[in-house]
Amino acid sequence: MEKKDIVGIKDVAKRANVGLATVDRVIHGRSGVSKKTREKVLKVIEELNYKPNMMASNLSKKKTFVLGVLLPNVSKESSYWGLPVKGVERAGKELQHYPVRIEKFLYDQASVKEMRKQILKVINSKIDGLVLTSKFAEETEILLQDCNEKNLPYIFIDSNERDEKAVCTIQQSLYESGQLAGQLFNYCFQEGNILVLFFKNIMDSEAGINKKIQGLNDFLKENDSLVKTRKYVISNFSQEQVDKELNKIFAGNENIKGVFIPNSRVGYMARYLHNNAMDRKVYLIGYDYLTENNEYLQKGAIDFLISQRPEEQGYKAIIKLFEHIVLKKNIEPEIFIPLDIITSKNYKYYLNYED
Amino acid sequence: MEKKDIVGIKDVAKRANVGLATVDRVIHGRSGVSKKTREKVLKVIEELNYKPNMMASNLSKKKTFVLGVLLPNVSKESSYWGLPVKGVERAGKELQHYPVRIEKFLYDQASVKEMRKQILKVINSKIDGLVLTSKFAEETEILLQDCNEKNLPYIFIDSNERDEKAVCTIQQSLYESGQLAGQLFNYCFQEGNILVLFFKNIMDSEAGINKKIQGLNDFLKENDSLVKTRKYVISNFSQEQVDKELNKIFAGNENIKGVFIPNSRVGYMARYLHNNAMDRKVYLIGYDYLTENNEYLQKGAIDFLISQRPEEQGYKAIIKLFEHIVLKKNIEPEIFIPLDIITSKNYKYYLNYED
DNA sequence: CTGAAAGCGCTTACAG
DNA sequence: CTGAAAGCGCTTACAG
Repeated sequence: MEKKDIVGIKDVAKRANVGLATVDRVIHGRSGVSKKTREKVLKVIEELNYKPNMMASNLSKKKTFVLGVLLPNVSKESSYWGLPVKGVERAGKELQHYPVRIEKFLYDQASVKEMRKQILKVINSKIDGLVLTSKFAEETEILLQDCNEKNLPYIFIDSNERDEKAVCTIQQSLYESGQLAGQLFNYCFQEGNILVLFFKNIMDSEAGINKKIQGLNDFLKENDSLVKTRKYVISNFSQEQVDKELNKIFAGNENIKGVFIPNSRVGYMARYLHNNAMDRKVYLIGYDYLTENNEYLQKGAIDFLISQRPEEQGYKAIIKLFEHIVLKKNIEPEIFIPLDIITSKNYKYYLNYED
Repeated sequence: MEKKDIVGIKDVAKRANVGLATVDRVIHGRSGVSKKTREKVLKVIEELNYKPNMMASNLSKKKTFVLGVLLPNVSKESSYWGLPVKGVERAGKELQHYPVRIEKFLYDQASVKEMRKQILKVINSKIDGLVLTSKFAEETEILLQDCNEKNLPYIFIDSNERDEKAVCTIQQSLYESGQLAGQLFNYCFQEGNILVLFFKNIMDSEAGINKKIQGLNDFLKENDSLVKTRKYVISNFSQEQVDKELNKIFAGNENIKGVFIPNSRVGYMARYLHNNAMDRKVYLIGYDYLTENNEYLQKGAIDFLISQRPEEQGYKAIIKLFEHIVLKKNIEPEIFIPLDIITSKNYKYYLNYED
């Protein structure tokens, strides 16, 4: 009964008085059709409101699409990047019935050399689309130029700026996440100091971090808070070294009521707070529910984590790339990831939550 | 190249020395196959690790599955139920390339009569699966019994208890959401009283609400808080009547520092707080980012909303029912929705966020 | 520039 | 109880 309602390529062909192959050529914008025929077919498609059936299309298609993934690996300092990769894998599993395959190019965040090697591998591979993160600006330029020349679609995750040529940018509002941190601190205390601690890796860009800090400062200003912030950068990643620096900082600053870690390396601070008895409650806010952070969230050393949903970012990037390439769907150019607030009382539902 | 790796029904048929139709019968457990043949085919399927191709299956299938949805409608008191229905529609749109159709049976929460009418309609319809909410326990019994007799799969959303026979139960931990509210209050103030206000409709069950309140009380107790709670039930839904009752309550209770609304009807309280100047900050926590709640969240009358992700619950219910019926996937029996904490600084990313 | 035909993997009458 | 054949809507060589 509903059969008659659904118009297929056959109906279009009949009405336009052409063969199936010609309709197919027009639909996919392939060459080898006279202008006149193309227009006729296009008109009929319009009239009949023809919509291609992707199930049939994929079934008959021989090609299996390859989606490339260029991302950092899990590192000793942070398990963060394991999560987007997990999301990528989950998406891959979900798409197993489709003609797609995922090819991963992972690199150690600490090694620029290895990263360059992976970039070259991507350039020389025959992928149909790419997922990457924009964290390492300079080195990516050449890759992006290559993508644009080859007309290769790509999607950013964990991005902090828009790229007009990307299919889509998956990001979180950094400024507003800073504002949110400010609001949460403001519920906890109304005077004193907030220590802002940036654990900086070689490849970390400071621009994004500063947007978060700006958000925090602006919130305090807008709300006439008496609380002041003070920023420090720490680039030595051994806990002993961190402890030493923190001892100095805390010795000099009598009234630290809160600590804001603008990335996911909250663990260093949490360990410090947990191991060094303070004479007052120090509120700690940072990012992401990584394994190492969860422990201290439960122990009460971390009060709030703002989640960047890393797993979901990886998952979504693949799904969107797939929809763009295989299903030819329209993709919204910017996807903003919600700013989840995680505490010891709700973290468990974010851990293995998969949409 | 990969073609050879993928085993299809044809490979199974050849190896088992039977026809395609027979393999098909075995795969779907249909009758008309001798025990011996069935076993032989099953063995080959095992050996070859055959996995059916759902794209092909759906393409050749004539039947279009009908997914029934029995849910409350938006009402004057609350726009809550508009959101699950929106989620249902979003899922429907996403599944438009599949042989599924959604049939909605919506009822007014205020009218038991109308609800019964819709239940009867469901019973007499020829649907292939059902999404419903368990809010109205007694009246549903007969419907569920009918489903079980007909072997009709169903999924609950917004549920507060497990049903062994349901394909899946989508829910939020009520107890822990109460705990979370307690934790948030505890960051804001450490002494005084919390007013717990239950705006109760005819069809609302009090059991779920009490679990939330229990969670709140337990949190305070476990943390040796000096804060006490006091519960009131309000069943008259006009703002004037509510205001009158609140005037009485606030006149009698000198030290109310916080108000907890254990459902999404936070608007009444927010309007009261917004229109009646208080001599101190009164922290307000409730549920869900409905249009009417957002306004007061932004105005600062509501501090925290715990989201039950109503849109996502509707969406997910349809997707899971679809996966169960059409793709024959295994569905996890319990899906716990995360306890999102929403403030004026992050609400906007939850508004139109669709996974 | 164009179309008839075979095929993607599965399902569904139909005939035995 | 069993199997050959047609068909789901689209794509892809191939021949003209």
